[in-house]
Amino acid sequence: MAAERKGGVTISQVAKEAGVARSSVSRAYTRPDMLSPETVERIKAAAGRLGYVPNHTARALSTGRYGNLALIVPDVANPFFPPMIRAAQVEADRSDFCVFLGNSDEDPEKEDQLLGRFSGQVEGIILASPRLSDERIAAHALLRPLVLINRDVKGIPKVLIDSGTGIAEATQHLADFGHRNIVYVSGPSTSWSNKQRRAAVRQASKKLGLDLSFVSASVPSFEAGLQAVDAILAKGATAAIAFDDVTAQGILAGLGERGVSVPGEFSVVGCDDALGPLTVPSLTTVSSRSIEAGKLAVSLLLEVLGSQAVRDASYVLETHLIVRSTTGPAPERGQG
Amino acid sequence: MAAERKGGVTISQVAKEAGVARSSVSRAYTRPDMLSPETVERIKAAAGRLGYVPNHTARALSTGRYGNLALIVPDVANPFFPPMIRAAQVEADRSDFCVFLGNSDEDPEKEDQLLGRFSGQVEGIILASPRLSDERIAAHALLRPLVLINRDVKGIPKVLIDSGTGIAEATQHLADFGHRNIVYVSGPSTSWSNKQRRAAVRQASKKLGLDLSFVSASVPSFEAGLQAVDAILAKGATAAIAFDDVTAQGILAGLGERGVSVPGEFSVVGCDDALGPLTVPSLTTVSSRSIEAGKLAVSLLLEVLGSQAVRDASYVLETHLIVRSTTGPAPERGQG
DNA sequence: CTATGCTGTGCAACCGGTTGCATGTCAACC
DNA sequence: GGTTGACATGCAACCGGTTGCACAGCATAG
Repeated sequence: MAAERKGGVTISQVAKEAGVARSSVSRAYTRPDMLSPETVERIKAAAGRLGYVPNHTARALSTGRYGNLALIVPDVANPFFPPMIRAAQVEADRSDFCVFLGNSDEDPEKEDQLLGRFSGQVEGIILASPRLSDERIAAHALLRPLVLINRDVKGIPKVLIDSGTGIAEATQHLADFGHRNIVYVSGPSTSWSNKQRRAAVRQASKKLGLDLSFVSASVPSFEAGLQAVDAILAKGATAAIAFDDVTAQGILAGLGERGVSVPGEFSVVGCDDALGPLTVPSLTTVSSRSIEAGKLAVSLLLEVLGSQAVRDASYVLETHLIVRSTTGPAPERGQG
Repeated sequence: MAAERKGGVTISQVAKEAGVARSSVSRAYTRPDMLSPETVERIKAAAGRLGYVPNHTARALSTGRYGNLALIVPDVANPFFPPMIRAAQVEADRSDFCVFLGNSDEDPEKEDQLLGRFSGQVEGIILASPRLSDERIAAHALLRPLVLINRDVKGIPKVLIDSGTGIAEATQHLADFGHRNIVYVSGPSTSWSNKQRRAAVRQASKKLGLDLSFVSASVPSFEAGLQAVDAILAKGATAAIAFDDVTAQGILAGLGERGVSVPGEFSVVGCDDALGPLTVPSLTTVSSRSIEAGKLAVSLLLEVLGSQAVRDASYVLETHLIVRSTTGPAPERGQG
């Protein structure tokens, strides 16, 4: 039991112990079919005696196969991401990959930094809802296999959650309830999802003849939603569709503070189904499919790594409205 | 702009471009003081021109300093952890460390596996709320610097969130409201936090002369809380303290289904303040300080790495009751 | 004018594996 | 019985950096 050596046992030590060359020790692990069974046996025995464990890092250096991948998200604590992270994690695990997690704090520069720091030790990177410019993303994609989630850059494999379908359903839902004047509370201007949702609500409103205004909550957070309430009410709307559930919760809290009842006097729709039915009243929202997105992104990345051919693959996940308890008939009041 | 090279730019290419030796390029980054300012300048310029980024893995191999650490949690998607993960992430970032994230799925064996997989490429590991046995933890701690969060194993540095103080306050709070019969809905049996909370509620109940019973929700989840409701009501209690906020939300939902009003007929206290004031009615809970714990664990780990001396350091973070809207006076009814 | 001491840079070994190629051995084949 | 080829193993270069040591150039001291 010589495992007490500080720095770990190396193949050289095992080679000496077993009376073979270093290369044979290496092969005993990577290509045992190349060696005679007895030699393999002898080497493994020696390795066991010394407590040898192959060095992941050294192996990575010479093979270029790191067995690692990185996942970069804007905000780990935003409830939209944890289920996605978890799914990615689990999927990577199934192929013996380790996952680096990066948190960009919604900051493009930090995202760029993280990309650089990771790129030396991973085989591929998944960028979720990046805030970075298309050019920078394309530049990084040249260096390493890259898969995007919720961002559409030409030539780069991606998984898109199409919240447009769900948002359209939500708009229809509000129209059915008799709402004529609604507000979209938008998220980060650099967010692909935000652009998509904004476009979807605009298009649906136009088609349905609704009166639509915009209020901006540049960072999606509870506070931002809270602070948007005055602006929302000033528009004279009777319903709001929020960029995401966290913002929606902030709006609900703000409405509560001002004594506006939901859904009696005002209806609210979130997006991403990040909180599930946890809240009371439970939030009407658009499904997110973030779990599938995380899982899919990893398997897509691994596929790209397997076949050199970097196919420009796109997966699109459609979403739907989940009706819960924060939407109801428009209040009776004169409306022009 | 020669960055189109596939495999990344190496120190040799930069050396040639700048007309110096490889070692000088290396030193330009690691010990610029050893070189003349002009040489450093020239090298950095060449590096910039080529788009050179130092290879983390190669560096790690020759220095033994990996610049990575691993954080293993039982469930990324449990809202208690994301803020902690984020804080750890940010703190590690400040020292140029990359973070591996592991998700054990509440499974001790998976935890063991992850520990093994990471250990070859990180300098240290943080284990949050581990489900692993003391022996295995101690064994891993011999191989790599290890810091624990919410687990107390002798001789290993740790950060403990003492929810006992907050739980005691919660019990007192319920007693003040006239509750005489309460339930503690417990979490995973292998969880240190659960043991601690259980002990705290028991001790406080005894001191206050309350009637206490236990209901078990072995995995902390919304569903587990939901399913615990019948058992809770069967005990004839008028208030429950749940292992965590997610479980508490499940209990609230279950009570709602059964037409039991909160806090009118029943009071509920959560633990961890994982949801903040987001919910309606907002949950009375115990503060968690998970952000500080994450940050502290990383700085503690880095400190251990810095000084070889593996001090048996313990940080204890006290918690307090946060009174919101799910607790109120005990309902008027005969009680013995 | 030589001895002494810096300073700035290059050489080459090393970290711990992997892998293409060469070599040696032995059995099968013509 | 000599040639052929398959098989098992070793040699040495390589992955991309780091670092101890040698050495050249120059200024200062004696």
